[in-house]
Amino acid sequence: MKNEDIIGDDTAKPQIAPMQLNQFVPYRMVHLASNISVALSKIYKQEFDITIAEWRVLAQLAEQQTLYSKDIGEITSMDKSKVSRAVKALEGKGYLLRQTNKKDNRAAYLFLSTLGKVLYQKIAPKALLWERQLIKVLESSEHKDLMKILDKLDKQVLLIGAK
Amino acid sequence: MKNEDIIGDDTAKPQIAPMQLNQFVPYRMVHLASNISVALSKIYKQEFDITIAEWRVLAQLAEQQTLYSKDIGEITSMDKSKVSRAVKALEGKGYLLRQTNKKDNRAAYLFLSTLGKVLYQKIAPKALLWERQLIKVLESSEHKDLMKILDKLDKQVLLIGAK
DNA sequence: ACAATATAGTCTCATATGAAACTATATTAC
DNA sequence: GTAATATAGTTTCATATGAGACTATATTGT
Repeated sequence: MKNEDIIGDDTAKPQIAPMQLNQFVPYRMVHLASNISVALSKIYKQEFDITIAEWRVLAQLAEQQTLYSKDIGEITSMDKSKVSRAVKALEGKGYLLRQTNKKDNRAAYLFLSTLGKVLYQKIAPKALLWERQLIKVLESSEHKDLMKILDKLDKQVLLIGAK
Repeated sequence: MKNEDIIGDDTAKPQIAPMQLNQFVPYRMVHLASNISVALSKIYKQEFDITIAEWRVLAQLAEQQTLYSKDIGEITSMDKSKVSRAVKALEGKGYLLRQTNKKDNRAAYLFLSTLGKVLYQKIAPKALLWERQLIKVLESSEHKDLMKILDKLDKQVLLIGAK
């Protein structure tokens, strides 16, 4: 369909429009992150049948050995419902174990089972490979710049976010 | 609670753990974007009672004058259900009008009502102010670097995403 | 012309989500 | 010690989501 067909030749839409949204950092970040998320979750879901939330819990536990659900929520910015569900799912699949803290019966510390560690060892290289393919379009200086910029923006969002 | 309480002193978790996830670009991007999204959507929701999806449609129409739902979906990477719902909501609130294309009765071109343009003129400055506060922690060279990096990563995700 | 295919947009359905209520336990104030 | 408050984690509930079915219309091939 040609633009001229929209209403009639006299009201055809402009061919060159100012694209302000494309210069708007929040939009650009959210848009890119969404595309990244969709692409990566395909690997997690199709190849390993876990969700992104589950992967985050798995990865945090692989890195930290043991954590409370509360810690994981704080580290990953996931709300406690989401963490609770991800933990339950991982436990159900045999990837994670929990043991009540005898000094505080409300809390249970979490850690990966052998199966969970094996899963992590299978997923992590795939995720890293995907990342490598993603960032290979960046100069190594750009990669460094990006990490620094992300650090700065992370802090600033926390600062102005609540406002 | 002290770490020593977790199991016993001999099994306390390591204090310094390797934080690989924090070096993982996809995780960092998604995490930051999520925080940005939550913060900004508060402005849209609390002050103007529109969702992010509605804001995106509004902004695209403000910039492009007239678009089909299909175009908006392609530009913003929103699926057609989401666009359909956002358009319906904006129409219901009187911010958007649609008119069937007489040359193709399946499609309707969309454009903002006067009320919609007024709303855009109210939201846009607030959004830009928020962005300014966000990016003021960046050097102007870093801002430029970021836009360039986002361009590159956008393209690369599209390229490797489907894989 | 007519059958087969493609497209724009809506709707349905199954799942995901977060806010807030809730349960159980722990801590603080008196 | 006990009442008031705080905390960890689960569940409920109302809403948001996207995949895909569906309707209506348009296009293509013969």
